[in-house]
Amino acid sequence: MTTLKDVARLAGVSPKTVSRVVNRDPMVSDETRLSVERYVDELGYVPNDAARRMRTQTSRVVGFLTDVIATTPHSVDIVRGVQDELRRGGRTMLIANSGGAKDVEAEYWRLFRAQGAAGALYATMFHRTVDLGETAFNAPIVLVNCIDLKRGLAAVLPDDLGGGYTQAKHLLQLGHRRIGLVSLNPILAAADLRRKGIEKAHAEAGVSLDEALVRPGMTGPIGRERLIAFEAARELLDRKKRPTAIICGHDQIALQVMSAAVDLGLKVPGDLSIIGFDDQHTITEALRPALTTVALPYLEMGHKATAILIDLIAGKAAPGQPVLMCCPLVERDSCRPPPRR
Amino acid sequence: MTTLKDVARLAGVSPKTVSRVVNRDPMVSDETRLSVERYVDELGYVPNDAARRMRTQTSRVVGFLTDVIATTPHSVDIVRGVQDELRRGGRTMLIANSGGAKDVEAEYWRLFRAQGAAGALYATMFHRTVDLGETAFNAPIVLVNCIDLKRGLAAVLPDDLGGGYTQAKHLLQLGHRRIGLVSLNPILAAADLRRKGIEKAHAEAGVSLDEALVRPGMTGPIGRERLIAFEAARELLDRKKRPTAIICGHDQIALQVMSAAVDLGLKVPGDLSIIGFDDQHTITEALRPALTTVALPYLEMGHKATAILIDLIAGKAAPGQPVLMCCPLVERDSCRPPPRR
DNA sequence: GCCTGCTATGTCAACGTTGTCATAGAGCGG
DNA sequence: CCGCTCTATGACAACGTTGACATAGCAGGC
Repeated sequence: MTTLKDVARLAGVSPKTVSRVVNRDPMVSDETRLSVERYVDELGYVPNDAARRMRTQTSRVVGFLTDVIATTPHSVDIVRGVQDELRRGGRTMLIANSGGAKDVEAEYWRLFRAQGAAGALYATMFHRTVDLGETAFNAPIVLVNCIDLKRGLAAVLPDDLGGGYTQAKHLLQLGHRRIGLVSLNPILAAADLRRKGIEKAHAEAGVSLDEALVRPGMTGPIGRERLIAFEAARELLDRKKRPTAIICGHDQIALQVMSAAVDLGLKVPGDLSIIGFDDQHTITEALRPALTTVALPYLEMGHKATAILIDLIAGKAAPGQPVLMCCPLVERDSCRPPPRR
Repeated sequence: MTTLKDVARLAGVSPKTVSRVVNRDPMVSDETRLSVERYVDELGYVPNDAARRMRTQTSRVVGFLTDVIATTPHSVDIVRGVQDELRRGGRTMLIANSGGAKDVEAEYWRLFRAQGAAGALYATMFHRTVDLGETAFNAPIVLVNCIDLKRGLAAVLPDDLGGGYTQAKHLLQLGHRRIGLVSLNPILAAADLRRKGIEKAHAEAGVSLDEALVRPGMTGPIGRERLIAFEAARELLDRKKRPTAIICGHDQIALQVMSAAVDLGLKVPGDLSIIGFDDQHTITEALRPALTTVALPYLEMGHKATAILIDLIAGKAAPGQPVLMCCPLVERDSCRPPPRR
């Protein structure tokens, strides 16, 4: 491996001077700088970060721990957002995924610490509360998509209440008055929040949400949930007074609802409007009609969380209130005013 | 930060002895070991990996560089596979994603080197050929989902030819004789290979693939491709002698083909069988009827590639021929024997 | 010509760990 | 009881880098 010394020997200067050049210390004459830079290139010298870290007691690496990356694939956008932001500061990310197991998590916290990570992000694949407990990790932590009630850690969350509000408001503005809801798994924190948002929009429009038109679209414990949106939608659409629009807990549920509608000979959006949640492009853009939905701002959440983490590391801020990120409406082709009778 | 010295002082032994305990050197008396272990726990001592790395000139970190994680979200399974395998060896992964830009890539190769990565994986999100050129990286590299024609690097690839064969064979065995194909973007290496597999299966069954029933389901340069499978499927299904089954380039295409079929009043699988590729669960399991497909073995590819990388790092093997991973049939509900006339 | 202040460079030690070698004591055969 | 082997432990240096401090040379003001 090429070291500072090798470069120094060739350039006929001390290692410290090479160090100065590499670290852009202005206190170097142009002549020396140019000579050193030439040899750095020639030898392909790359500073040894382990040595740097030992000497300076700082690190440009950040840990990223998740529970289950795989379950909602488009949540990789969180990862992308984090990366974008880290790259600006010349940082990198150690990534680990625990599968949700506490002991694996503990192992990774140790590992992050051993690697001297300057901070860490902890992301869950569903919006939920977590209890990190006491971790072996000693640097700042920012939560993404989850919230810790005990330790008061910094957190970045989607504004699910606002998202539900947006879904309902869009349909109400189009003129729908009998709106069904095939919701998320009730055990998810998001399910409740969105419901509140949907009710708020109804209240504002002076319409009441009919409890008979509400069904869960999935059930079961996390990791082993089952989609039952197809059956739920059938029930809603088989009613005498069927809804003219259905709000869905996410895009997969919307997919099933659309299948159920088509199966019953209904046209979307002619006979039935459907609005999803998440904006999973593989579904929303491929589906015909393309799915109107509300986007989970995962990319932005990744950005934001990382920006906060960097501030915490720099000591420029203290953990504050959880940050809510807006979930914007994405209009495509699956919603339209209700059919006239 | 707690160091070896702190533990040593408390336990009344030399730092070296603590090091022996931590590294499970058998040459320590039980008495000493127990005492030291107690203090390790008490102080929450975690060895400093940077120091270790400097002293031993080895590293337990591996780099993972990708082009665009986000485009095909379920390819995160590669990441999961890599992680599973790394964890057994107590290793971690530095992850980076270049967006396909050569200069960003070069930057990350440097960074991996600075971090002393013992090896690296380079994964692309579509099966294709790449030209890494000369990288600043000096340790073993294994390619995942791509192949380098110049440097002869180790590579792990999906067996696309076999996958195409499997798709066609399944339909042929069900009795279909007029099979349509709405294929992948023709610029992808996989498109060609699968086509060959499909033709092979036809030849074996003594059936000829009707060129008039073949359409691309997407076009455009990578990153800005457009899905045109809906229109392609319409054309095929509008023909006098329409196909009784359609092979799709991937599950999103299958989704559009299914929409097109339903739009024309055809029942799936009663009137038309559809088979996908990839096994993107968000689509295949949510769709009604659930989609029969051929799976891209991303998880297994991640495992395999990492196993190879670890062998290369250990010097136990040299880069050999690219490894092809089998793409298995996943039977669900979208295929059935053709309707009798 | 001496002191001051500035720039450019060098010397040295230390970060935390572990490989190498030294050493102290125990056990044992002759 | 001497010399040998074996076990358990310690002393020391080194890995590559950089912070603290030293120094050499030069310009400028008195």
